[in-house]
Amino acid sequence: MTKDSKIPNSTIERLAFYSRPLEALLKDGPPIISSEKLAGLCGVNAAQVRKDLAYFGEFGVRGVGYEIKALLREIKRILGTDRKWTLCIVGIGNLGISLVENENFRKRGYVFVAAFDSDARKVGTRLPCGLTVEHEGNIGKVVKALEIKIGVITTPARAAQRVAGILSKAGIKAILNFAPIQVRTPERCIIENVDFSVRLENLVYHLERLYKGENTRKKQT
Amino acid sequence: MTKDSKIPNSTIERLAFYSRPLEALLKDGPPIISSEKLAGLCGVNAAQVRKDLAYFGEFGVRGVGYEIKALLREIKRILGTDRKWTLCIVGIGNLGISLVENENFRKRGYVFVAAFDSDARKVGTRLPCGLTVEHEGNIGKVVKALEIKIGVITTPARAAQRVAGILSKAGIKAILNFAPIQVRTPERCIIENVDFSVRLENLVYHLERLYKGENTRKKQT
DNA sequence: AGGAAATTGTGAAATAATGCACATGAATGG
DNA sequence: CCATTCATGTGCATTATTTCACAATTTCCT
Ligand SMILES: NC(=O)c1ccc[n+]([C@@H]2O[C@H](COP(=O)([O-])OP(=O)(O)OC[C@H]3O[C@@H](n4cnc5c(N)ncnc54)[C@H](O)[C@@H]3O)[C@@H](O)[C@H]2O)c1
Ligand SMILES: NC(=O)c1ccc[n+]([C@@H]2O[C@H](COP(=O)([O-])OP(=O)(O)OC[C@H]3O[C@@H](n4cnc5c(N)ncnc54)[C@H](O)[C@@H]3O)[C@@H](O)[C@H]2O)c1
Repeated sequence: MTKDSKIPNSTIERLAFYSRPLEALLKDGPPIISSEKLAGLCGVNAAQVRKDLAYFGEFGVRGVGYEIKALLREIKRILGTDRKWTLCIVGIGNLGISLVENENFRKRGYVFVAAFDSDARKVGTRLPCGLTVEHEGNIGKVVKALEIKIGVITTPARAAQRVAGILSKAGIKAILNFAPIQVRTPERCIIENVDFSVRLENLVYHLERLYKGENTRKKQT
Repeated sequence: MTKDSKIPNSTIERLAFYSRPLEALLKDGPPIISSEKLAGLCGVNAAQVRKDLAYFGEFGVRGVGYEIKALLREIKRILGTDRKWTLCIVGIGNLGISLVENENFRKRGYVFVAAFDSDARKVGTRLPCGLTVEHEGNIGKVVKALEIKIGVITTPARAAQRVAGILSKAGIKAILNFAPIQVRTPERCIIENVDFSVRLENLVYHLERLYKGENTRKKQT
């Protein structure tokens, strides 16, 4: 294959997924893994693993398996996580703080280089990670100056749509939105909405059915 | 229809999704909405909306549309969000705090009634929301006493799997896990893993393709 | 060297989800 | 009271995704 003949979105999701156990194995595991084993670790079908990878090239050796180190490198290259990405965040509340202070992002190459808030009391404060909170009005200037391409929104829902517009206008090309509202941007900009409540509602739905014995078993996310 | 002849999981996701704009309209909007309008607000196909709803009954009136108030009530009933759910949370770090303090959950009927941590310095402290942090060793006792069915994990990755086991053993039936690891439980227990990095990786993949003009346009999440 | 065992890559089949298009029923207005 | 308009519910075609199953390679063992 190797040609990107319509790669399913779910394949991309799974690639990120596969990389987790692979990273763990890199430290203290065998140097090679089979699609069967990897599939087992991720709770998916082995053919699925092979097909997902085959969209992008032939990374395995027949009769042998996949070399973990090389495979991980390829996956990172495909996903674009082999390089550093700079992010900005708007809305420095509880969730915002927890995101900028989170170690995992930095480890994966996602570095917050600017933080904005509209609250005068927060503007100017220095966060533990070293960033200083700037006023929301400076988004345009800072984003352009630092050439930031990804923005994270952690403002209340009512502000999210407006903030998305500002980010988009400032040149941001991708937005990760945590406010519980479906934001849209006019210009070409990729949006990913993350809504924890939706995840909980999903859980609750299946939980109710669990007791009634209806088979609504869902695949793990 | 009305019979649950294999309801797609994505239908459930979308139901939660539909409820957002509906709630907003409930306050200051018309009393009736068409599938066309609702679909527009959610960025999906109108037939999809109708089909999703039709799995559970006939909630609309031909030639008219759906009565918003009634529709919302039905969706909530379906999802199981028409009643209160009690949750417990394990791992009171930055993310844990932000979750228990979050207003939205409470508004939607998800109430945290117990918080656990293994750090002696945190145990005993009283959180702004009123909860007192208890020691992780008490999970079994407390969960059983309060008959909690849903657990949230916000511990570091290395502790997540063990915590999931403890929760499951304590009688927890559904787990929302934020640690960046795929947790599994032996007993019948529904797990939903939420990994922000996966969302970011997704975004980055599409972002890279965006410039190259390859059409990897993804539907908004 | 040659056969057995392992495991990939992939076409084809099976399964699942989406979207079209229209019959059907409700409301409106003359 | 009939015609027109509107919008639902749904059978069916279409499109997308997953899984099966097997030929193709590689390794290992004798
Ligand atoms: N905290 C959670 O666990 C959680 C969970 C799910 C969703 N969310 C959502 O994430 C968002 C943030 O949650 P939070 O708990 O951090 O809320 P928060 O109230 O603690 O923080 C929101 C911050 O945004 C700032 N802000 C408001 N309007 C702004 C604007 N126009 N420009 C810039 N900054 C602005 C506020 O000053 C505040 O600092 C909310 O929409 C919330 O619903 C949070
Ligand atoms: N903070 C974020 O924005 C964010 C984003 C994505 C993922 N996550 C993940 O969520 C988890 C928590 O993130 P955080 O930023 O709050 O981390 P944190 O280090 O601030 O908090 C972790 C808490 O868990 C407690 N803990 C450790 N082991 C425990 C155990 N066995 N039982 C009970 N409690 C235990 C610690 O004492 C600490 O209070 C991590 O796995 C992190 O990777 C966080």
